[in-house]
Amino acid sequence: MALLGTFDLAGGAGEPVDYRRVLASHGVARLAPLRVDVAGRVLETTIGAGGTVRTIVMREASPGRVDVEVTGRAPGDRARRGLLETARHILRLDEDLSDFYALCASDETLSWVTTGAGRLIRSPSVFEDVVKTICTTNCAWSATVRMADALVRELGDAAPGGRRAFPGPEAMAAAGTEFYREVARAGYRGPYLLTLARDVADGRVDLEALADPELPDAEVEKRLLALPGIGPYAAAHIMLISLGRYGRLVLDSWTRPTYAALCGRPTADRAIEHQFRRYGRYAGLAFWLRLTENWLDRET
DNA sequence: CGTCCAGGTCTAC
DNA sequence: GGTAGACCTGGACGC
Repeated sequence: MALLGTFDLAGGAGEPVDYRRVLASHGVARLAPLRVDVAGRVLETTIGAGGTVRTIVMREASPGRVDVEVTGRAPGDRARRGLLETARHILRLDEDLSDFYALCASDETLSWVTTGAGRLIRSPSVFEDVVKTICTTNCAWSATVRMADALVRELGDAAPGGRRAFPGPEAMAAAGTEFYREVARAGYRGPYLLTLARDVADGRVDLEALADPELPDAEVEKRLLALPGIGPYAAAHIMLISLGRYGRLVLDSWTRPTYAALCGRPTADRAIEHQFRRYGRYAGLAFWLRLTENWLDRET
């Protein structure tokens, strides 16, 4: 393992970052090839970087400082810069959440957020988060884990140390329908995943372009909904965890009852949206944080 | 053993 | 525009 570099834990405007809150930010951050150890303050993943594949380990070695280490021999300067950039991208460290924190500060149910929550881990590519989100739909979490594990194990490139990266669209497009049916056991999602991978690999669909801040949220949502297997839940989820577009609420069979338990009674979707309207473009993030406030407790 | 349903979506009315 | 049924899979239930 070679030390690539060290980050100060601070947001785009210098706002605080609670590393354990980042690691426990959402469930998809625990799918292969990512591994999180919240108590140990470690995030590990394997990424492809310009033809080479490396496992990177991001550890809060001392308060407010994250060491980034990499498996294998020390990379060259160019690869080193690329890996560090990807690490910052995954941790969303350049995002400025100070406007959001200002809104939270005057809300007694969310003022705790301002100590460094709200930064959601994202994958190196939008493609990876889109595929994983499709794997969360209409199935138990164990099935989502099984599908993601199979994709990485069977289709991902290996890094020094033996761990594998998430497969790119080309590798997923090259896998046969039998792989999705018999190995990933993706069921009816198999054709969705295969179609998506082919469209991205062939250039008919550009998912990475959705990160372009010039695109309006409505246009991004429209393009996501046009993808196979992506409906309102999945579009909102991808916009939240991958694209930093927090305006939509993720409403699904986990968030609805979780919010109902918080309120003591069920609330209609429209009413929930109304209750978070004051957060504007951060409404979805505010809702998500209300639901996950206790996620650090369950880690310890 | 059958039925239900889990971090939904698609198609057909 | 809104709603019913079908849909892969496999754990969790009730009988």
